[in-house]
Amino acid sequence: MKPSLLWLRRDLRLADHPALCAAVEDGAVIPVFILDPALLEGRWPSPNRVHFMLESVKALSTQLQELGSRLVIRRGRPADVLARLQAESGAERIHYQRDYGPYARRRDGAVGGLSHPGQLIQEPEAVLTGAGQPYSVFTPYRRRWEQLSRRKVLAAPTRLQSPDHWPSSDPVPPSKPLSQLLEAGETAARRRLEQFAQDKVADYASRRDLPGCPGTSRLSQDLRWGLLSPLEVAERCAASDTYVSELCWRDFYYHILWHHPRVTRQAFRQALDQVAWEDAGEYLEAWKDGRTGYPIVDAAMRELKATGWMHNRARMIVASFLTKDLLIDWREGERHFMQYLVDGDLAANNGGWQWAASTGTDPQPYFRIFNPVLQGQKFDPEGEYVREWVSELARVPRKFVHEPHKMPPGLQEMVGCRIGRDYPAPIVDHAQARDLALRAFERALGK
DNA sequence: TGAAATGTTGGGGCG
DNA sequence: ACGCCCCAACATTTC
Repeated sequence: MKPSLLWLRRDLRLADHPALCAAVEDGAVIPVFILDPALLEGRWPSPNRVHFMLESVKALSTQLQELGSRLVIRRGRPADVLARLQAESGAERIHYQRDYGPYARRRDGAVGGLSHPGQLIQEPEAVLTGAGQPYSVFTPYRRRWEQLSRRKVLAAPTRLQSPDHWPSSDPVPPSKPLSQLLEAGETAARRRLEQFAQDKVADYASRRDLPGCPGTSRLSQDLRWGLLSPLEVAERCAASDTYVSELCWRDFYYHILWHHPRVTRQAFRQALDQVAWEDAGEYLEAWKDGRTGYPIVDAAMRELKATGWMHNRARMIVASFLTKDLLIDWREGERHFMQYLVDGDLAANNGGWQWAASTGTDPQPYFRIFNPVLQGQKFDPEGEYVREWVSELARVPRKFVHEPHKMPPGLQEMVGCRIGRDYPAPIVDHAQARDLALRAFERALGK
């Protein structure tokens, strides 16, 4: 009997995996992972994501061996690699989990094969208005999304049937991350899911916005790499509407990307591609390095480099700061995030950046500009987050921790934080920058 | 899933 | 006691 190929990409798990279950039903299965140079060295290169992915591939390979199977690893163009594997093994069918970005659509179109759900809770074709059109505003989208029925969560198979002959496998190449990452692989991800669902989901709504608190799910990289199925996560965490809403945002941005692939290059609201962004110079570097003189911004940017992850509230704050205070093109921020984020995902990252830049789907008015000092005082009232990541500010009292440049000189001396030497003065004045941003957006909109 | 500016109200100090 | 001013607290409007 002919085996079928199970082409694994960003679905590095066994639980709730429709493509895997379909392949198992077919008979013998050859699981394949392809090292695709177009992804490894393409538009969004990232040592952090490559490392996390390869570690997850190794973990999956071990899991498959425990089920009496293997993972075949090959490097090359997916269409070529799969055609060769079909010729070598006599496999006919190729099963994989559907993917939604422009490159993935071209790649999968060239391969043919059978696509299965699993990356999203709802497919783009399922969430449409009464007139059969895709939504472009989140709130009505979510209302519809909630009403829809869902497929059943699938158990992990207990055994995989092997082919008569195993095709050869390339070794997993060495990789080195830029940051200190969480443990990869499905087992570690499920541990995180259990911890969140048992201990943290009840307080999610009240704690998720505090970057100094471990109140978020910390599952973003697991959803990004398909170590967890979002459907299973949603059912496990159904007690929190707020968290389910975040998963809905995730579906929403994938659907936007599917229906409007041009957002990877252009503003969703096209008039806002006329904003006269500043040239990305020294200010962009200061933002990336976390030396803007705004503690909450700097803490977040340093957290990103150190861990390959950033708290969601902090992502909004630094994105508002880059696009509104520095008036730098959101695409520069998008690229920097994609370089470091272990959960970096085209759909969610692009959606988030366009939201923050006010160029995106939601009717976020362009004049909604975060004040980094107020955001810090509101969401990091004790300054714990700031002190964790900006050690220069460790001894600055609470009153000044989000505006250390307002410390009197004597106090600066006393706490060992002299502004301009130990920690920078603000690189722009927020009130002035806000005015400039408002005018730049007004001009783009012809007002 | 803002923030600043402006308007309104009400209590208290004070002439 | 009364009117005036100040200002905090809150609401509304504007960017």
